[in-house]
Amino acid sequence: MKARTSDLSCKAMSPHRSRRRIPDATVARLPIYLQLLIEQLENEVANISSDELAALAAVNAAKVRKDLSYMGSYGTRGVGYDVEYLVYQIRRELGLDHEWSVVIVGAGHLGQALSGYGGFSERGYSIEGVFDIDDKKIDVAVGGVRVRHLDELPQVVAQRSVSIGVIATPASAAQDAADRLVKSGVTSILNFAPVVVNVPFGISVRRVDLSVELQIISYHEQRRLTAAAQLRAVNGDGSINATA
Amino acid sequence: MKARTSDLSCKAMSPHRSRRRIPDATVARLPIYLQLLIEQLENEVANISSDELAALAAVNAAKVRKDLSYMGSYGTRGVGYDVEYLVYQIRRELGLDHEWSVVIVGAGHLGQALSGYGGFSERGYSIEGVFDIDDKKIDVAVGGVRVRHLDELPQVVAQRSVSIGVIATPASAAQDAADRLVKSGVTSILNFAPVVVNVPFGISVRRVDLSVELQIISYHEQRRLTAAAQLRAVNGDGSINATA
DNA sequence: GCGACTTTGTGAAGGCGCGCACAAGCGACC
DNA sequence: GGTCGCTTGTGCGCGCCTTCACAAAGTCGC
Ligand SMILES: NC(=O)c1ccc[n+]([C@@H]2O[C@H](COP(=O)([O-])OP(=O)(O)OC[C@H]3O[C@@H](n4cnc5c(N)ncnc54)[C@H](O)[C@@H]3O)[C@@H](O)[C@H]2O)c1
Ligand SMILES: NC(=O)c1ccc[n+]([C@@H]2O[C@H](COP(=O)([O-])OP(=O)(O)OC[C@H]3O[C@@H](n4cnc5c(N)ncnc54)[C@H](O)[C@@H]3O)[C@@H](O)[C@H]2O)c1
Repeated sequence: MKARTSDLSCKAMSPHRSRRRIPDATVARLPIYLQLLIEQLENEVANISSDELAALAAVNAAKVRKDLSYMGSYGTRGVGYDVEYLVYQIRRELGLDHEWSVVIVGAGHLGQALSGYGGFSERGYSIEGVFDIDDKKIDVAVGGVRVRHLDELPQVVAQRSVSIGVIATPASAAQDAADRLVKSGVTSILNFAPVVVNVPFGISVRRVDLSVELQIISYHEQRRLTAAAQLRAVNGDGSINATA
Repeated sequence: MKARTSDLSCKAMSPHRSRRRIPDATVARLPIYLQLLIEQLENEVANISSDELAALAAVNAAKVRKDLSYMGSYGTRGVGYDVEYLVYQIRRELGLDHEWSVVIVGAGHLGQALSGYGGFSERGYSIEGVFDIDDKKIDVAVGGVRVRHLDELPQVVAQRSVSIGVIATPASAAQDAADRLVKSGVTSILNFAPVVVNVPFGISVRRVDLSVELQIISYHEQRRLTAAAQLRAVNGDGSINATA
């Protein structure tokens, strides 16, 4: 169950620094817009219409406008949106106007790939520590970060005021990792292990399960195949009609 | 735009081998149920109620029953569901009753982690090839698979009848990778690069962007912080009330 | 300054998914 | 064989999300 902050109080907030609730679906798209807008900025595009941004993100233009309108009305009718200002606004709304400290638990294949990934620091996430229990992994530097023993977790979380923890341990150790993260003071968790972890109320967990993604794909792939088989049966035979 | 097979024809299909459309939200949960049910099987639990499964998956029990009912009615009232039969049914529905061949494009950190990951073969996915363009990476074995040059992609896809491709290249090369995958005959793509790739109609793409996940987390984290700040302002000061 | 054109912001409608609540069905026990 | 208790399967209302459509509001050219 995703923790959802109960916010009856936030209906009519102060006009500036808007704090109305943004729908989950919109929050999931804002980072994509942000990415595209930053690319536009690099190409020295100063202005963009909802139609253009929609084409880049492969979504409906009205959806783009409604998404952006949740942050306030920053567009100019007849012209479009100022890219730089939009980038600023989305950044602020997503909380990217300051750095976030992150710790990773589990220094295996995935943990190492994550800790060495440049895309995180680019976006304002600072990996403050990578932790493991296997002595063979400890003190080895991966991706510019020295692996520490898990026992040092509480200390690092407290010192660096870490609020986000990533679980990259085997499934069997994920619940333990979550418990330790929570006890250390982390309030949000990104879990890559294929298990459901239980956390106290108020702590939020996002699960990213790559096997699940593949299984969703194969469901659709299988439907495609059976649909094609049925078509063949109807048409007598013949080629599967190409990507129209 | 997610490719959605137009299926007006499938409303009243043959009674056995049900092929009605399953809602996307349900398809995304079935792999999680499957995982949990397999664990139950390992613990020699032969029967399970929707309540129990719901607790394990941290979802509503009615949702579980409705999800399962899309595959047909396989439960026994007053008793629950036969775990083994349920595993069989979900497997069949997701297309996991046979192996799926997968290729990975990009043998960097992520590509190597993925190709060595045991969880995929456990679930019936067979990595048929890992491809790169960097000569330094080619012919090196990663995770039991030898890295091949990208030019060999069409050949491998055709020979092994690969239908699923994974993109683990830098963002700048992702569109090229997608084009090559499609041209080789792959019909579904799992994209880890933080870009929107364009594909012909009929090809489906799922994007997994870890940075986006972190940004969704930090949005909620930031709301939590400002909410706490407002509370402090109201209460005069004092501790942020703990996870109730 | 005015008209034509462009693009935003949003009201309203439709669709989808969630969860309640309950009838229907099954087993167990007497 | 009947009753009782338990669990499934699902109809229904509700709320969220998407999309259409259009008035409002701005720019540009003259
Ligand atoms: N490798 C992938 O591509 C991939 C893909 C999808 C999902 N996953 C999931 O990600 C997780 C990690 O995968 P991986 O391939 O990196 O595994 P791995 O075995 O390479 O690494 C796991 C690491 O966790 C450490 N560890 C074990 N118990 C621990 C504990 N209690 N506390 C802290 N650290 C502990 C181990 O020492 C090891 O270094 C797994 O749950 C896996 O299912 C991985
Ligand atoms: N490493 C991570 O943890 C992580 C996390 C999130 C997202 N990603 C994304 O995943 C992708 C891969 O990340 P990475 O860390 O493995 O990068 P990487 O630089 O380690 O590896 C990229 C690999 O792709 C190869 N490559 C480059 N151009 C290619 C082409 N045209 N065709 C085939 N191969 C090509 C390179 O030779 C290299 O081996 C990136 O898009 C990245 O943004 C990675």
